[in-house]
Amino acid sequence: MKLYTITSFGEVNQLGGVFVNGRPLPNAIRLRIVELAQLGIRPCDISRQLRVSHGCVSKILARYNETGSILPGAIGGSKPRVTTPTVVKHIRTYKQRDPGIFAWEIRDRLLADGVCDKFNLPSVSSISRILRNKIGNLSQQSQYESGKQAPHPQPTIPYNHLYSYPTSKVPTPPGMPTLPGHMAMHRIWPSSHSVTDILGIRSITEQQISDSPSPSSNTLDEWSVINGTNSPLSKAEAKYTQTPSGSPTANSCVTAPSTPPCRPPTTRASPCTGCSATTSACATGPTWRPASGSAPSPHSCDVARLTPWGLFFSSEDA
DNA sequence: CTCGTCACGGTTGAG
DNA sequence: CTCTCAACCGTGACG
Repeated sequence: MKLYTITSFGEVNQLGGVFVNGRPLPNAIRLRIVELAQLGIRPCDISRQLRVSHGCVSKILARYNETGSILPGAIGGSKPRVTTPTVVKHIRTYKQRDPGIFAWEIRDRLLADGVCDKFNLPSVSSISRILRNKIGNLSQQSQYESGKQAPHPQPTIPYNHLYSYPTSKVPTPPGMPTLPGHMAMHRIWPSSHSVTDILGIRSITEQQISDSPSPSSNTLDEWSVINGTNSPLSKAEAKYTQTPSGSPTANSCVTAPSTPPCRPPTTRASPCTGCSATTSACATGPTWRPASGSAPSPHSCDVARLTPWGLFFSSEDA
């Protein structure tokens, strides 16, 4: 039963806070959550003060403790493909040389020959699929292959098993508290909103965080400021018409100022390597390092990427 | 009362 | 261009 109400531009939770279902909280709120926690304020009090559900506060703080980042994960998209033409070509070669080769043997050879590294090595099931779909005509080995593979101890390795990324609920596998970027963050490419949020919200956070947070401060105020304008936007407009507020500065930093309990490896690639220098800010957002070593999608660096925070001008003042 | 966890309904973006 | 799918989101409820 949904107890929150739906406004023209968002929804209001039980605490009176405004949110957009399915969308991350703005970085200003996320940052404040972390900062308040570091001031010793209990999560339950943070929840009430910022009008964010305690589950969300818990989640954000847990993520921050693990990754040192306040940024949300990347939403949407697909995993980078590992079955590149080169890989397929090598698989075909292996199959030609040894028609009876096991998929897992192919996998081992791809690794041994340096065709793939441990990050972009296709799973056994992927190799099987390639053999079946793309190289099936190579010989009449398909049936033989499938029958031969059956006894293999791990015939049904998930496609994604290479990505040490158990579930969406646990950003970091247990036992990997330091979150090695090359593994745990592998699937986590830069947030689609990170840059914009960083650039657009810094001034807000500087202004608001410095202020003593009033217990009665309305979360809507946050959203309003984040929106950067007082002119109500239609939902359709507001969604992606946030005005890029101000020029980014080199020291833009969404990460909370104090040292997190667990810093991510400093060797992690910048979320926007190769992009504008202004994006080299110290936002320790989730970083996806492409297995191929190629640069992340340009979209990841899209400074102009807009966020829907204009949505949070609720006509229904909470 | 507090907090970790999970189901849910939602959004997103690559393929 | 539209669709699919699997990632993510925050909320609310439960223990």
